[in-house]
This record gives sequence, structure tokens and C-alpha cells, in this order.
Amino acid sequence: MATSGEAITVAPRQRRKDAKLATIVREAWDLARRDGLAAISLRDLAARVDLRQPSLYAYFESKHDLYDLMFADGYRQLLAAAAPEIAGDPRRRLVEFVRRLVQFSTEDLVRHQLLFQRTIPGFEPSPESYRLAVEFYDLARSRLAEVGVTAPDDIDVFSALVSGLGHQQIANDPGGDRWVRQSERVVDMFLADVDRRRGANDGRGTT
Amino acid sequence: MATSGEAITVAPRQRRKDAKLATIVREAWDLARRDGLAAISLRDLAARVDLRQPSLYAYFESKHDLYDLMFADGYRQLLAAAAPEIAGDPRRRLVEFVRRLVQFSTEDLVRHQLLFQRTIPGFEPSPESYRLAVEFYDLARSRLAEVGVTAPDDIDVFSALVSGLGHQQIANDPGGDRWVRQSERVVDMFLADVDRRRGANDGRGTT
DNA sequence: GTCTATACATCGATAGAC
DNA sequence: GTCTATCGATGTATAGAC
Repeated sequence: MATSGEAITVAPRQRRKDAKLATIVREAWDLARRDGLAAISLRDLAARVDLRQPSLYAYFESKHDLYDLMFADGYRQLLAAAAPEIAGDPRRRLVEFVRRLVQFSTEDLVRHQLLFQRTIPGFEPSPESYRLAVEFYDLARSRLAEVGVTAPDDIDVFSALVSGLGHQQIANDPGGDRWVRQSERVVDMFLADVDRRRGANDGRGTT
Repeated sequence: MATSGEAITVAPRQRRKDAKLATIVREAWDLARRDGLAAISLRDLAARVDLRQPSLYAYFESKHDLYDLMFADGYRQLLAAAAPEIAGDPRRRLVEFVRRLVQFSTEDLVRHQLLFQRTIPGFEPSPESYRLAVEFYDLARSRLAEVGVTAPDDIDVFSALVSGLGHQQIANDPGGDRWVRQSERVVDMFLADVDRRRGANDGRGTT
């Protein structure tokens, strides 16, 4: 029985470590909300998870590595918030998708900063973490494709609209809905513009 | 001659101090671009302006106070970039105004962070500095009023569009023009939306 | 995997002489 | 206004025992 001896004892040990790591990341977010993203202290973090500061290095190799864990965690949260199916026609699905994104941005300033802004000077997500980000952008593209939007310029404009709503919401009305409630209007404005430009180009081919 | 003795000697002395302060702020921006906004070191800054670190406290009272000087300086730069008169009809003036703002955002990441994002945890601009920000937003409102846009919701949507273009530009194509060149399209999209909604409400009064 | 102990650098800010 | 000297804290990271 080469398997049982290991599979039964090692697996729970790994599960314990994963659970502890999840706790560490959760507390790290909490500290970031309190002191700012760049001001997370490993001493404070260790104290919150009942460890001594050097023991944290059993869970990540450096502070940037911790940011990477948080980055991946943040995109997992984003996917969890944005991916669930939405009933209705494609336009309505897109509106609700945008509303979810803007809402997500406004829920957590530092999460928004780590995921969408360049707040930590030297930080670059690892390829594994970046894959989660790509997964999200693929999801966004598919929501756009459903309403017939696939041109790169259109996608760029759309991304600016969404990021602008989220940014204004969190910067000027945190916790409120002053920009969240413009989601539907902005989507309709965008779709009307795409239609208008499509009409203007009609009959001229695909140039 | 109570005046001459003071007016002649004190004024140049003050002018010297102002010039030195301007140098300090300029070098602070340079350090921020190199190390990040939060990582500005007063020792490094002092070395760059040929002072010892404690001597900086003759020019500002704390590090937050330095950020306040930079905040005010940044908005003065923004006003200098955005305020110059533009020839042409109101629509063209608005397009050019937006292009200037997006361009301004993309020119300096840390300036963009200090002016438009909440990167420094405890920092709040002083009332004097904030007045410059208000001056800018008044300018933006007047550009909008020229094309007949005055409703708060319209202004909110417009602000989201502009900030979204700037944000995407600096986050995903720093130094390029991928979103800058969408400025005119976005303005036209916005104006068409305002018109469309105005038409939809016509004859129904001011509700 | 967690600990103690510690290295080593850096930080913002203050005291007090000139 | 600028200096020297220094305080007190904090930061990340490593060595080595258990």
C-alpha cells in the first residue's frame, strides 16, 4: 500500500497549508484597506494570522510574491462576480455585465488599484496570475461579441467607458451609486454609436 | 525710509526661497517617477537639491505637506495645458479639450495618480490646493456649457468618458495614442446621446 | 513549518548650534 | 536657513535550532 500512507496524511497537510494561505491573503487585503496597498507590513500581517513574521516566508518568497497572490485572488473574485449567467437578450446581458464590473470596482479601492492601476512600483503579475486576467478579458469580449461588437477600436472605446465609470464611482462617490446607475445609459450610448458608425460605412465594403 | 530697507532686501530673499521651493517640487516629481509616489525619500530629495535632509523642513512641515505642494503644482500644470483658447466651433473646442486632458494623463503616471487617484493613503489636499482643482472643474463645465450640456447626469457621464480614456491610455498603452485618438469619436458619441435623449423627452416638459 | 535572534537598511522627524 | 547629530520606529530578509 504505497498510496494510502501518503495520500491520506499528506493531502490534509496540504489542505491545511492552503487554508492558512487563504487566511493570510484575506488578512493582507484587510491590512491594505486600512493602511494602503504599499504599506502592508509583514509584521502586522504575521500577527493577524498568529505567526511570527519570518514564518510567512513559508507561504511566499517575497513581498512582491504576496502581491501576486493577492492579484490572482482579486481576479478570481472578479470572475466570480462577473461570470454568472444573466437572463435576457444580449443587450440586457451586457448592461448587467457592466453594472457588475462598476459595482465590483466600487466595493474595494485597493483591490481596484492592484488589479487595474499601477500602484505598486515594481510589481508585475506572474504568468499564472496573468492567465486569470486574460480569462476575464476573454469573458468581456464574449459579452461584446454577443451584441455584434468585435472591432478592436470598438472594444477599446468600450473598455474606456467601463473603466471610467468604475474609476469615477470609487474616486468621487465611494459606496454610492452615482456612476453605477449610468451603466445602462452608457451601454446604450455605446451601442447606438456602433450602429451609427456601421450605418455610415454601409455599402462601402469592409474597409 | 521704513519701506526701502525691507522691500528691497526681503523681497529678493523671498524670491530665492520660492525658486528653491520650485526646484524641490520639480525634483520630487522626478523621484516619484523613478521610485513611485509613496516611495519618495526625503534624503534622496535633499541630496538632489544640495541640502541635508532636515533642511527640507524649512520648506514644508511634513511629507504630506510636500504631497500637497505637488498636488497644487500638478493642477497648475493641468490648467496650463487645458486652459489655452481653442479656435473653432464649440464641438471642436470640446474635442480638443478632451484630447488635451487624455494627453495630459498619459504624459505622467504618478502625476495622474496624485491628481486623480487615491494613491497616498492619508493624503487630503489643503483648501488652497483644492481651489485649483475646483478651478479646473469649472473650466471643464464651461466647455460643456458651450455645447449646451449642463445637466448633472450628463456631466457625470462625460467625466467618466474622459477619465476612462485617460486611464486606459496610461495603463495599457503608456506613451502611445491608442485611446487618445478615440477622443473625437467619444465626444461625438456623447453629444449624439445627449441629443437623442433630449429628443426623446421633447414636449414632455422639464421632468 | 515554526520559532528566536538578528542583520542591515531606511525612514520621517526633532533638538540645538551657528 | 542650514547644519550635525541623533532618536525611535519600521521595514524586509536570513541563519540556524527545534
